[in-house]
Amino acid sequence: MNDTSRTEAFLSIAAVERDTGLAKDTLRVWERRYGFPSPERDANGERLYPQEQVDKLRLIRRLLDHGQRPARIAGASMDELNALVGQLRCDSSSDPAQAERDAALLQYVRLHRSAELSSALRQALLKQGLQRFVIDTVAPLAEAVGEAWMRGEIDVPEEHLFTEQVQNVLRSANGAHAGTGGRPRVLLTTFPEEEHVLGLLMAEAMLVPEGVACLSLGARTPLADIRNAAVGGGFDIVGLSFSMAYPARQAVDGALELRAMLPEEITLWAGGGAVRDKQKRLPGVRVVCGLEDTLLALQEWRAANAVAAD
Amino acid sequence: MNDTSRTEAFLSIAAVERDTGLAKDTLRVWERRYGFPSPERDANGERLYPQEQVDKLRLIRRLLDHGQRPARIAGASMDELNALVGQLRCDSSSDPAQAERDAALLQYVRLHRSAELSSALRQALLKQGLQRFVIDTVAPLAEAVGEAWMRGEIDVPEEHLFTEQVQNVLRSANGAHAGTGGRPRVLLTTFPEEEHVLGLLMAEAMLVPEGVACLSLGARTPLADIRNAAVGGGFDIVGLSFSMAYPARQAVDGALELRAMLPEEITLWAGGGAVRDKQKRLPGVRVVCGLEDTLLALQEWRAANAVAAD
DNA sequence: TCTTTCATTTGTCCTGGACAAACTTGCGTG
DNA sequence: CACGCAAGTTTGTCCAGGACAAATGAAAGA
Repeated sequence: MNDTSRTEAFLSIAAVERDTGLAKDTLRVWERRYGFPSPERDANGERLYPQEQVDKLRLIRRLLDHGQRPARIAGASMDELNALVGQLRCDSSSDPAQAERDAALLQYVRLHRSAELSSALRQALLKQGLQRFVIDTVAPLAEAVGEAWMRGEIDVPEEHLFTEQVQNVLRSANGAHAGTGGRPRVLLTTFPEEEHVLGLLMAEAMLVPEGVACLSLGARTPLADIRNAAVGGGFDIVGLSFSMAYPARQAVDGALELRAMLPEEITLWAGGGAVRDKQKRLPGVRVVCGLEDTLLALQEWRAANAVAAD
Repeated sequence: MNDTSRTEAFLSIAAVERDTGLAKDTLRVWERRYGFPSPERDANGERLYPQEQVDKLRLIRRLLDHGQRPARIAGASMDELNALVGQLRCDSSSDPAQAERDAALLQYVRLHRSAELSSALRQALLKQGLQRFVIDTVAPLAEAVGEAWMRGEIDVPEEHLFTEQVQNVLRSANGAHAGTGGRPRVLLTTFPEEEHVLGLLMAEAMLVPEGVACLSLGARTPLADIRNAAVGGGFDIVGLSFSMAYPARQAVDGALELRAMLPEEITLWAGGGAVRDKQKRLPGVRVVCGLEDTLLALQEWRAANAVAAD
């Protein structure tokens, strides 16, 4: 995007792991098996990944998350990959008026118009109310930002700026409601490797207006600590958020492990991209498919615990 | 089905990496060099860490963050480790009335009284105003939490809870001011390895009431991106925050590198524990020693740029 | 007292082999 | 035809043990 952004066009394997979410071991074994990626080496024989290969890896990662398999796409060209990505994006259709608004907001993100972005967000919040704001504005925008990021159309600062502004707005709104005594009591957090916090804030924003007593621990809480906090704090529900980038396998394993650690009377919810369609592999866990399903899950809990509540 | 979760107190190496933050490679090499940890093996020769060793690793991790070295403490017993933690408490004394208030707040953090903590914070904010609130309440409390964390008196969830509540309050307050056209324009962020965000929020809270146009990019922004954002966004000042845990050397080197990348007319500020007393090693960088010094630095800038401003 | 030089510590990276879980495919049965 | 089960492939993670550079601490010099 700018001239200096390509001065250092080589990344170490650790940096690539950070940027793509692919483990070092995975990167090495792909190189061995598929011949891709094929990084340069420095004087000491350590891998140096050119930026273009990292971009390709990001694309591949995205396709993997959508069910493709490595052997098929590891050797594919950039064009073939883009064609596959194009196929994936067709199914996300919505009404055109909304798409136009989203595009305007996305433009604010791109151009560093932080003030405009902020006030546009606050305005939308006032107009739509918290829950619809999250569903109709924040979530689509987050997805648009994620896609633009994957396609390399926006850079780190833009993504950070977006996250910060949304956090400001949502935290203000959530704090304003601040119900103390409601039921159920919900504990929200993510696993240690998951640092994305927007999913938690959106979930909180869905629940707080329903009179739920929500407590978010933020991101990166170790499993044992989640359990201790849930039991010690007398919570009814533990809610986990997984971004699309989170390895599905780890999400499932971790959720099951936590389920086994928690006492039976505490309900476990899991939501976010990584656990979509994973309900059948998660017995005992309520997979929350999208933000609106949060309300359904809440209804279910209240129906099941109606007698015990009073 | 669920009784096994108690007896099965063994974690895989991946799970231990999650819970302790120590990389798999590090865990293996410690075992080789220091004989600790010494996990069991399963039928396939894979490591199985007993829960007690994981707990010990967590403690060791904390000591490492405060400057201890692995060779010294890897072989130590649990008692010796606890003794070391006791020694490390840096005795910071202040006036007793305030210490009492801090203690009360800290108690809220400890006991999972999130609602009380939240309302006590908001009350203090209203009473003191944003700037004094940050200086007299948030900063001392953050330090107290850090020390309690070191001594093992509080755990991950408590620390997370504290951070979340403070974020909620500060973000609401900062957002309410939301000056658009003020000068100078300040860009706040941290380096990629620094994930602590409270320092940024506190700095923003100090600046915003002074009519400064503050934009925080949050944590973990790569160097090149900071430069691009600062230049592209027309900022006057870039502010960096380093927690006490950040390696001082890395902070100095990084700040100097960024200084070299930035055009001369953009001022660079660096604040936080890692750069305290490092002014002499940072020519061209204004080291901000503590929150109150932020106001002084701002005055300096305004004095130096008074002519150019209008 | 402060900087510079040298020795030690320590985290990360390397290779190449192994294996179990997950997925695919093909087959036989209700 | 639907469906479950067995055999075959794919794929991510783990292991050992060697290597090295960055970080740190100690010693020497200005």
